[in-house]
Amino acid sequence: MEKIKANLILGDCREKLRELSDNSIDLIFTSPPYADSRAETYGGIRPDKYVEWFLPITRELLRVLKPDGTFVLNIKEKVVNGERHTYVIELILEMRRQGWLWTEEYIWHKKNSYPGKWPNRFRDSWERLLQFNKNRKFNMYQDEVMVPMGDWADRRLKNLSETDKVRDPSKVGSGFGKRIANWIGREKAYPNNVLHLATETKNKNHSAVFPEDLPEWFIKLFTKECDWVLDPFMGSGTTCRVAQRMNRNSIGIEILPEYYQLAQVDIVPVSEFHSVQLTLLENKGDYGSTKSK
Amino acid sequence: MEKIKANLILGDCREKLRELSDNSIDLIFTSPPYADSRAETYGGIRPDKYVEWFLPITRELLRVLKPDGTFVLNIKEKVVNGERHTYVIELILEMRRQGWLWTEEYIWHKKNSYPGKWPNRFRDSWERLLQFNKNRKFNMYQDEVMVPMGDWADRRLKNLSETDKVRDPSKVGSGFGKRIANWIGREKAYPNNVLHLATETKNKNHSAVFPEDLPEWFIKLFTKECDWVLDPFMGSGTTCRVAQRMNRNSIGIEILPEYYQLAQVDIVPVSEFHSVQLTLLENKGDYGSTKSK
DNA sequence: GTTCCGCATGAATCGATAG
DNA sequence: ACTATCGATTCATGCGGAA
Repeated sequence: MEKIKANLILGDCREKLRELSDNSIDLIFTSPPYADSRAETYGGIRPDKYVEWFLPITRELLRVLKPDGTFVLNIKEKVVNGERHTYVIELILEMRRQGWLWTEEYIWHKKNSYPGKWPNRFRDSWERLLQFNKNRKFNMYQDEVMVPMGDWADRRLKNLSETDKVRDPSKVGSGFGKRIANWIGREKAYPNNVLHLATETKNKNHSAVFPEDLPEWFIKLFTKECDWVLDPFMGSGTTCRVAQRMNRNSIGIEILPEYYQLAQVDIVPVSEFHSVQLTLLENKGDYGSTKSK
Repeated sequence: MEKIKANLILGDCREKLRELSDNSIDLIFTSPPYADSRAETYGGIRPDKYVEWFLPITRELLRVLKPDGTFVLNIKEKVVNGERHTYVIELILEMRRQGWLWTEEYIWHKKNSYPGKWPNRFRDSWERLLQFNKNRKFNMYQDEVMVPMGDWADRRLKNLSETDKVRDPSKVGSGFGKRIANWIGREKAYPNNVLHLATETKNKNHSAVFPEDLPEWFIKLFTKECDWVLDPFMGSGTTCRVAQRMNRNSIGIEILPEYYQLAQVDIVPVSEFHSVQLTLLENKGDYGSTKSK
């Protein structure tokens, strides 16, 4: 029986990251404060200063990540003065100069995006999940996020919200059936780089900015049990909580005491390694699903 | 009865665009040759030279677009040496320097791209649809692309009866048409910036790079009938064919004679304007029938 | 114990108003 | 002129109480 650690740190990640060892983290999954949100914290980052603010942090992250580890960054640019601001794409360019490889960009499609109507745009219902690596070879456990083939059709259908079905009858039509027919005989299917997840609106205990399924998917994909997961902007601890549930060691850094305490509520510093047969059953093929149970 | 024109031009858009008038186009919708694809054409653009190659063209596009028009660019970066190449995001930055506003980025989720993988990545199942404008004010006909609302089946009747009493009487005065508009508003919601479309083209004859639904959606959204649509990389003519079907004038430029001739097959230079009065009648019918369900 | 349904709420954005 | 604050707008989701 092994021990799984969760190291929750209160403080500014610009300082606390320095205390972490070189090449010690397998996966960094984080959602930094977007420009102009969380205004009190970190001095309320202005869009024009965002890249400058973030680069020292990514430099530290580059240092602590293992050579075969992965950094997944959840981010989206704000609208400023009627335009999408360019701080995200500038950040990508600057991070590459730091030595990061921009391996891939996943899309998180937020099925329940914020409502509203404006004369010049629709509701923003997607965010970027930028994958960065230190090397071209990195650990990727693709089979862990495969969907069991027997389930594939059912899952894909079940994952469609009622709205999707109403809006696009072809999704439940014969075309879909034909596609499924192509996969009869195969056991599993690989996912793609678009994740369909709803934002969590109603989790009273800890209101997170992303649903647990999001870190879960990337933790499955880029780590194995007992690996180390880091979230330098922990918030209420979603990433670390999921990591612990999945038997991964984790480090979370949070600057705000309120959030830090929230995270402490249900994340224990040292816990037993659960046999995971149970989790496997529960989570099998859960990519892209809503959390409805 | 008006005439709708489709002006198909054989040649290099770098030259042919010069022949178009300033401020004459309402919508530019195009999918340029991606880096390294269609290698013969345009000298086979290398990823590293892509921005440099494209910028003179976007400069001309900026010239020919009306002040309240829109440019929608369908593009996706290739994987080069294990990384997503940066030519697309560099292009955005450079186009802004030319004077373009980067208003929005839509995602085209290619919903039927079947599962697959490479050692380091999954199947790429989305592309960017970058929206650029000349001004912060531009034409946008949002009502034209509304979609059925989620669980409207449950809420509809209740909402209808309540609303009739609550709604302030002054607005009801405008009569039947107004009431229809309100009713429609209850059934339909505005879409968001993620488009779920299949890759397959309905028309087997043309192997287009995008389905007809894609230009159709943006033509509905950004133009009205008799407006002018331009595709400087016409290919087999999907954009122009859809424009013609929707009673929009169009200009298509294509450098390869084979594609040019394909486009000519079913796009006629001058065609009649089809009347669409039918739509109004259909809506009236809906008002009665939906109520009874 | 199910199913149904009311209702609060969320990484939003614009335009007007105020300092 | 430029920045900060605020109200209005809008809809998918899931919790929790009711039937």
